[in-house]
Amino acid sequence: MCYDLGVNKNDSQIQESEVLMETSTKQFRKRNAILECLMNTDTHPSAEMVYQMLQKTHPDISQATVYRNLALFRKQGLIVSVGTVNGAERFDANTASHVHFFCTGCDSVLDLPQIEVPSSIGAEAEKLSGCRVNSCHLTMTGLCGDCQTGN
Amino acid sequence: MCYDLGVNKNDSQIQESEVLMETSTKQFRKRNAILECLMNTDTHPSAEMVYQMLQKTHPDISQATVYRNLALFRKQGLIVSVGTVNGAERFDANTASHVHFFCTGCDSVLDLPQIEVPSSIGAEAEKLSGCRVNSCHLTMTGLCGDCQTGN
DNA sequence: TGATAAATGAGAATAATTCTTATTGACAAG
DNA sequence: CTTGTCAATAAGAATTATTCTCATTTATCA
Repeated sequence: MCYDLGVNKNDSQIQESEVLMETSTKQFRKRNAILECLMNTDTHPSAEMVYQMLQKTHPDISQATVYRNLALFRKQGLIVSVGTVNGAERFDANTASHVHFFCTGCDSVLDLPQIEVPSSIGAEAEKLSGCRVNSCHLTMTGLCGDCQTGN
Repeated sequence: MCYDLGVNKNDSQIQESEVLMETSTKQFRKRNAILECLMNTDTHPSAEMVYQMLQKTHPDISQATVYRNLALFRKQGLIVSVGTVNGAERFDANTASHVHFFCTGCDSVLDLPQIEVPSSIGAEAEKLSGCRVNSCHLTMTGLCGDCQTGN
């Protein structure tokens, strides 16, 4: 039995696992499956969607593990959140800055890689506002092609 | 998660109340207090924050009424959601397109009215992607002035 | 092998939001 | 004034996404 001294168990778990992640890759784990799942899709899935997608290949994975590892990956900068759709956060393993489109018809999230946001806009905002800007993210909402034609 | 796509009681309530809103303003109601609260602040509050702010002047208001009316205002286009902070949606009664800054230090949401996004970017996206674009929203994250100096 | 620590599964707990139901309040008709 | 109707509300239950707890499994390394 040990007493909680204020250091949250989960936090220390996560910090130690970051070190482990860097030094050891011998064993493949469910963790890797979760990251690969995100890297092999462009659907910007939610945690629940990742869980469902993994059911086929890893039916013994638990939701908690999906949530836990998504939080870890985000802390490590391996993935980013692109926003929330109907209360569920959506993730992207493509961490390069790009524009996202949220379809209000089918709740899909699409990349718009063709659209460019001036890269100087963050520095401009810092100068004008005094804020330290770490990231910029442009999102658009509307109807995707399918939803315009009644699918 | 499942969404009710049928016509439920609340939907019809909301639709009828839209009509009522247009024709009747005799009686001041809690509904107006909620909208005014949002119009008189630049803090982009969550539903809970609106509820707390209204406690002083309307201690008999309920959380459900705040949520209900925020959903109504959004449907009517009187307010917009600017994003989610720690799981809670944040709202803005300034519906003119402008840039927002999310401080990861204090969870505040600030306007960056000085920054402009080219207004043509939505049309450009429509041409390139085939999506119908209804709105564009640029957000930045980082540390606000206060949080940089250790407050 | 055995000790130690990390990773996980299962399910409880939490927090934001939505729903249900009975009640209230406004207004119009009698 | 009283009553009927219907929108608006309060209170709290229900739902949903997410986080936490803890016992167990798995991996690492001496």
